[in-house]
Amino acid sequence: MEELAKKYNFKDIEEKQYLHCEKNDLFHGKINSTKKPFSIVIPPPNVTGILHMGHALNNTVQDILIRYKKMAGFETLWMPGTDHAGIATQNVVERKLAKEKLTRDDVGREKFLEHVWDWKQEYGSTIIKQLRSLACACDWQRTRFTMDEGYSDAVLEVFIRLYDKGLIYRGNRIINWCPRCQTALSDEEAPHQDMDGHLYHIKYPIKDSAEFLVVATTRPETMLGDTAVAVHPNDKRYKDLIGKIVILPLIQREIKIIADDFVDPAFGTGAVKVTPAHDPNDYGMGKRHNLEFINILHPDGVCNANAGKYNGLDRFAARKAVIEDLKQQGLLVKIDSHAHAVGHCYRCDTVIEPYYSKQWFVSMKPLAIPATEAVRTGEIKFHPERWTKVYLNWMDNIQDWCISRQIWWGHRIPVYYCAACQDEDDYKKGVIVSRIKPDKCRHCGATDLVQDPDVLDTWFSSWLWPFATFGWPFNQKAEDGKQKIEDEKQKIAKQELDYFYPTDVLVTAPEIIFFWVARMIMAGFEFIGDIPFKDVYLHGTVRDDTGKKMSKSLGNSIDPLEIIAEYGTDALRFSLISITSMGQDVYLSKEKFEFGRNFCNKIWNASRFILMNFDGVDVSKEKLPLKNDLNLADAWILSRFNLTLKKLNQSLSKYRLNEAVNIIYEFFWHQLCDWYIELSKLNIENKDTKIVLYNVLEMSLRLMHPFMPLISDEIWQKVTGNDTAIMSQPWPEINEDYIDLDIEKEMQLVMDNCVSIRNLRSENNIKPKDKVDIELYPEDKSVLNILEKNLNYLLNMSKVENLHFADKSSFKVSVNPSSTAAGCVIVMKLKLDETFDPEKETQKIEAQIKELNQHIIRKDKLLSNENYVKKAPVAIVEKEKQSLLELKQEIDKLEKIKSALK
RNA sequence: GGGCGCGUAGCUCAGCUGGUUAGAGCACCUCCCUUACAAGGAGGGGGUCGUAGGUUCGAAUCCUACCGCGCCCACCA
Repeated sequence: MEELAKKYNFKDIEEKQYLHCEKNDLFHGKINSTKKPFSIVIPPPNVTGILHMGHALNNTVQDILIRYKKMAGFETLWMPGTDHAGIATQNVVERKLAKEKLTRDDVGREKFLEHVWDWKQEYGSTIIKQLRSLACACDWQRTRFTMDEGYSDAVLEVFIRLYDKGLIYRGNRIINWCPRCQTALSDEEAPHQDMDGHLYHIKYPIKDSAEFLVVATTRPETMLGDTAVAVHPNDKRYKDLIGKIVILPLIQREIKIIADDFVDPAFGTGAVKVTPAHDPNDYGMGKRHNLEFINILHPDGVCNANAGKYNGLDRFAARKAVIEDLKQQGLLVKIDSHAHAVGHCYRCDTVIEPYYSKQWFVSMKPLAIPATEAVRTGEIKFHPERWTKVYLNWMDNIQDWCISRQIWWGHRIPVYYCAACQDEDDYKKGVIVSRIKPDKCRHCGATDLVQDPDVLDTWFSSWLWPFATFGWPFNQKAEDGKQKIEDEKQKIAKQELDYFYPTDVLVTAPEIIFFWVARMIMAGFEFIGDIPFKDVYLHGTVRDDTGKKMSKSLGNSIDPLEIIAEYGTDALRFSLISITSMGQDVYLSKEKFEFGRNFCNKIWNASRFILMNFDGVDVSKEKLPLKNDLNLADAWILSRFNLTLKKLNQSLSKYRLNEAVNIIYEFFWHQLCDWYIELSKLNIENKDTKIVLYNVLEMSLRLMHPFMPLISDEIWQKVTGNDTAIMSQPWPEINEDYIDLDIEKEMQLVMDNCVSIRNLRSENNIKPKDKVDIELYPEDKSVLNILEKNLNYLLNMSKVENLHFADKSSFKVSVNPSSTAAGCVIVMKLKLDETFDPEKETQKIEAQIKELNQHIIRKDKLLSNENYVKKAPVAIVEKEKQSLLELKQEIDKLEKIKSALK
C-alpha cells in the first residue's frame, strides 16, 4: 500500500489527476441506450475572455452537477465552446491594428477578417485552457465555436426560415447607436445608467408674433433636427397655439406646433420639441403626424450638414455651442439640474445615440408565445423561483429585436440586393435571401447583386447554442466523393441531438436572462419544437468584499488563476461553493479561500492516518461487518455516514450546493476526524475497525468528488489501489441497515460526558497531558450501563486516570469542582497541590441556574397554556415536556452541587 | 414609475414548508508543537435576528408600514 506524502501539496497532484481523467475518456458523452442522458451546454465564454471569478463560479457549479450525475448513473455530456463575440472581438483586433496606426478601413474587410481569424487562432482558446485548470469535466472533443462552419450554417438556416415566415423584416427605425463602435445595438445591449444631467429651457419664437413657446430638453443639440413642437391637446395654456408655426432658433426652420397625447403637461413646460430622427418618442410622433425625419449626425456622432453651422462638431461639442449661441441670442431661459437614465454601449460604455436608420429586425411576439407558456406552466423552472417573474414580465412586453450590426466580424447577413429593382417602400423588393450569392436577380435577371454589408448580432447565433452545437440542421456538404461519410456523420449527430436534447439544466447569471436564456427558449420551440432545458439555475454575481461587481476595469478582481496557484483548484472550488447561497450574490476576498485549503489539508492528513493503519488487512477485499458485530464507535460512524448521505442527496436534488458542501465538511471534520478517528485509535488493531475506517473514507471520497475532484481522486487511488478515477464509480447508496438512532443517542451520551470532563479540566487549568480522577453519578441504570460499557472512550478521550461510578443517592460533594453532563453529575477529584475556589464555583453554578430557570419559566408558561396544548402538534408538545423535564433535572443537579459546596 | 434582493455574533454569511436553549467560518481569549494534521487540537467569550405594529398556542422565519443598503426593468422630453 502506497503512503501519502507527509505534507499535502496540491501542485503535485492536481494537474496530474485532471489529465488522468481525460486520458481515460471520462469526460466524453455518447449515446448509451442503457442509461438516461444528463446534458448541459456551457454558457460559451467570449473568445476574447479571460477567466474571472464569475466563470469560476459558473463552471464549478456545472462541473459539480455533471460529475455527480455521472456517478449517479446518467450518461452525461457537458458541451463546451466559445462565442465569437462580434463587437468585443472586433474591438480587440481594431485596437491591435491601431498600435500600427491602422484602421479597419485601411486594411479592408477581407484582410481585416484575416487579422481576426489570426487573432482567434492565437488567443481564442485561452479561456478554454483556463477552464481546464478549474478541472471542468467538459467533453473537449466536442468544443464548438459560434463561427464554426457547421454552426454558421445553422445561423443562416435560421435567418432564412424566419425571413420566409415573415418574422424577419427590414425597416427604418430609431435604434440604439453606439457612435464609438459605429453600429446599431439591441435594446438589451444599451443598458440605462442614471446620470446627473441638465434640463435646458429654450425659447422658440412664434411666427408673426412677439411671443415664445418654451420647450425643455436634456439634449439641446438635437433641436437642430426638430421638425415640430408638441403640446397636449387638452393643455389650456397652449390650446390656441396648436397649428401655429414656430421658428426653430439657430436653424430658422419653420416648424408646426402639434397636439399629441404623449405629451405630459406636468413635465417641464408642457411643450416638447420633436426630433423624429433622434428620439424614440419623437419618432412615434413623427410617424403619427407625418413629420420630416432630419438626421443631424454622422455615424461617429459628429454633426452633419443638416446641423448647419455646427456641421463637423462632435455631438457634445455641438451641445455646448448650441447652448452658448442660445444664451447669446437670449433664448435660453434656464438650466435645471436633472437626473435621468441614459443608455450606454454595453461593450465600450459610450453614451448611445437614438438614431434613425435602416436595420433588420426579428418580430418577437409570435416566438414569445410558446416560450412564455413553457415557463408559466412550469415546464421550464427557474432556480431561485423569483426570476420567473422577471422573465415573464419581459416576455409579456417583448419588443422586436434589432439584429443587424455594422461591423465585420460575425455572420454576414445572407441577403443580396438588386439595385435594379430595390424599392424604398417595400423592403422585400429586390431582396434575395440566400445561403450563397445568387448569379442573378430572381425578379429582373440583373447580375450585379450586392450582399448586405452587415453582420448579425452575436446573440443571433448564441440563441441556437443548445442544438446548433450538436450539428443542427445536419446538412453539411462534404468535399467531392466524401458525401457518404459526411451523411453518416450527420446521421449520428442527429441521433445525438435526439438523445441529449432537451438539455437538463442551464447554469448562468441573471444578467443574461433576456440576452440569452429567453431567446434560447424561443429558438428551442421555433426550430426544434421543444424546450432547450428543463431547469435554469441562476447563481449570483461575484462581487468584491465592498459589494462592487468584480471587473477588470475596476481593478478589484481576484484572479482565479492566482488563487489556484496559491491555494489549489479544489480549495478554490470548495471555498467558492461554500459561500454561494442559492442565487445570492457572492462577496469575495482572498482569505475566504483558506477555508477550502484548510479542508483539503484536513482530508489529506486524515487519509494519511487511515492509510497508515491498514497493515496486515486487505481492507478493500473485506466485507463491511454487520452493524450488530461492531463496537459503538464503528457502528456510530456508519450511522452518521448514511444519515449524512441522505441529507446530501436531498440538498443536491434541490441545487443547494452550499448546503451540500457544509454537510460534507461537518461530517468529515467534526464527526469523522474529531471523534471517530480519535476513538478508532483505541481499537486500531481491531480488524473490523480497519475495515470501517477504509469504507468510510472510501465512500467519503466519492461524496466529495464532485466538489473537489482532484484531491479525492488522488487519495482514492492510493487508498483503493484502483488506478481508474472516481468519476467512473457509482455514487454511494444509502444503507438503511446502518442507520440507528439508538446508537447515535448512546454515542452522544458518551461524547457529552467527555466534553463535560474536558470542560472541568480546562476550567481548572489542568494541562492536557495531566490525567485526572473523576467520580460519576449517573442519573439511572441505563446511563450507567452505557458509560460503563464505553469506559475506555471516556478514559482516553478526556484523559482520565481513575473513574469511579457512584450511586446518585450517595452524592455528597466536598470542595471539588463538578459539572453536570447528559445523565450525570461529574466530580473531579483535586490533587493535593491543586487549588479550588468554592466561592467562584458557586457563582458559576448560580449563573447557570439562572439561565436554565428562564427557559423553565418560558416552557412552564407554554405548557400551562391550554391553547398550546390543544393546538400544537402532539409531537411538539411531547418534545417540550421532555425538554422541560430535562431542564428540571439539570437544575436539580446544579442545586445539589451548590448546596454541597456550602 | 414599476419589480426584486439584503439588513442575524467584531467580520463574512447559513438558517428550506413557523416548533428544542438561533448556527458555521474567520477574528478574539485561555491552554497545548499529544507519533494524521499548528493550514492543527481542547475549552471559552460574544447575538433583545434593522425598527414598529399585526397574524398565531408559538415568529429570525408569515403579513403590513417604516428606516438603511444594493440590483434590475421602463420611450416622460
